[in-house]
Amino acid sequence: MNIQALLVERFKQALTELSWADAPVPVAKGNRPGFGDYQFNGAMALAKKLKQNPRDIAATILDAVKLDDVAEKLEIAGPGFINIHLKPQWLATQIKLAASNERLGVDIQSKQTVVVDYSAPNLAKEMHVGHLRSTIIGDAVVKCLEFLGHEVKRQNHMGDWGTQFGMLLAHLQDKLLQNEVAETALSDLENFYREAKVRFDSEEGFADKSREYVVRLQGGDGECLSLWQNFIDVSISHSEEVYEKLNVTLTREHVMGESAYNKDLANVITELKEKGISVEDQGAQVVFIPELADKKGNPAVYIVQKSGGGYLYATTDLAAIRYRSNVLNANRTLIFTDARQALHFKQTEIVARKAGFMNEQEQYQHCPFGMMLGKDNKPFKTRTGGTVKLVDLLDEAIERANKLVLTRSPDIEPTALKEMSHKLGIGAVKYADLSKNRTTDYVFDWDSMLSFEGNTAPYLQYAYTRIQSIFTKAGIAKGKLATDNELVITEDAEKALALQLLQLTDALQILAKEATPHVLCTYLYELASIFMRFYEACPILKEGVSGSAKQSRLMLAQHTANVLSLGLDLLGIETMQSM
RNA sequence: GCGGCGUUAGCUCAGCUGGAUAGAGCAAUUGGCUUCGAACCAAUAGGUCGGGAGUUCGAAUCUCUCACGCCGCGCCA
Repeated sequence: MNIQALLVERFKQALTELSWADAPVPVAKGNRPGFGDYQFNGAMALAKKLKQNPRDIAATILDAVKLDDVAEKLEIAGPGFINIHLKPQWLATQIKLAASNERLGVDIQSKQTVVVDYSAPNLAKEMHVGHLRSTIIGDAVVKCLEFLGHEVKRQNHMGDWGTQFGMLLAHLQDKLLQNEVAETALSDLENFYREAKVRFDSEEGFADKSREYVVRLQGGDGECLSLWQNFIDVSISHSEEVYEKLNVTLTREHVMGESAYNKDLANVITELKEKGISVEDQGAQVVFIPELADKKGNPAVYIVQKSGGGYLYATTDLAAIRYRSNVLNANRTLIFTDARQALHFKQTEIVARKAGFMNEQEQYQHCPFGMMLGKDNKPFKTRTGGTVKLVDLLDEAIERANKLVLTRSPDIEPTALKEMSHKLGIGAVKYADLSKNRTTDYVFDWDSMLSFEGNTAPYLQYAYTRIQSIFTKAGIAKGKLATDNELVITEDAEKALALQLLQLTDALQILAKEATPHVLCTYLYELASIFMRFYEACPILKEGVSGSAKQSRLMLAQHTANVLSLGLDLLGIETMQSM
């Protein structure tokens, strides 16, 4: 159910009957109390075009539009707005339909195969805060797309290849020769990397040995490959631990690292050469891109093969496009990386399209995000200026939540405390990020995300548990409320809640199109606020509430809980029965 | 130099298919618990939507320009 789409459809019909079929159909949500739940704003522009009085045009449209079933009142206001007041009973009917539907009334979209490339940590090191945004924003978008009926192919484009591995493998080899177990040696990747780097910089012969390992690795040497595989396996399991802690759906099976494309890189170059797209320049293979030329006409340069014959990430990304198009049959690809790579992906798309590496109608959508800043508006770092390990950040969130829970309920059971701290802490970190516009930098601030007030995860989690307690109090088991009772809407607060509940589809559709989870966050926050207002104004279990009002309000409450639960689940945030 | 992104309340952020009086939260002030959960609600105060120009009946939203900030621009990813 999408109210706005329905209204657009009805107005389009009316405009067509009036032979204004090509006129735009601007239907917007009402922005002011008393000015309708929705408004049609097309009369003014049409009047301008036809050189007529806008209020007359509005009156004509109002006569032609068929909304008797959904609207109780249509009125012309101001210069020619048509304000639409929806029928409470129609809203009630829609709520009942949605409440008795396992998808909560959200329609399935026409199915696409969507490749989503996200998280993509570098396996040479541990995941740090820089990977947080890609991981959780990507995962929220993935879950939303799946809910809307799409076939999603998660692709974790991990950094598992490159010259740095020579040094790491040489160091690992030495450790294994000293009878250390790989898992133990690699238990702290940061330390391991640092040790290897120190040896590389200062130890006689180690740098040469490292370079030799790179050559052997690239040459497919069996011993080196198994050493590499060993390293990668351990490193991936580190990432898996973080994913699990983060409540993110990525697993080992979604790993499609850079190395997976190695065998295709030469083919990519060959094809680019054959098609005359890349040319040799200063010893390297480059693609000149006139579309991105500067004002003097100098084309942008995109290097696909180094002068020494080596490949770059551009080559790998082109190979990935071929794989996703040809093997995964992608209709659409979403890539979540930081905004600094915007130019690279723009160029990659242009080159890939010229080379025919993807179908013309295939969508290729780079979804950039801004940096995570500290409270001082500088990149988020440790006190000493180092990068913050993601596990440390998450553990701190859980620890802070733990303290907070203890101050509020000192007598809580240890197991409950542990569970709650985890859900609150992780939820707070994720929501603080997800609720902000993806594209800009954002300020990471423990105090505001864990103050648990305002637009935060705990507020939403609280709203959910508060509803659960209504049902506990009413003696109704979870999900056991009958949905075939009559639903009557009389109070303003009831109507406002019903309307908000029916706008879930809009939020999800925008999220799916723009890959912007903050739209869903805003929706859920507004829903929770509207519910709190409703609950304040409309008693449910108190003395003197009529049977029908009680049943109706319980149904609204139940559906609110279901929508909150679904929405939070799509964002990867857990709920609880009490808190 | 060229290009991308950004600049909205003291702070953190929404709003940008052009629509009526620009919204939240935090912080500030005030009111509401002999409990349907106060991690809540209600109210007050807080704005040259970076500056300027243009398009338009109408601009935070579109165009141009300037300022400031961040980022990127041939062999890192």
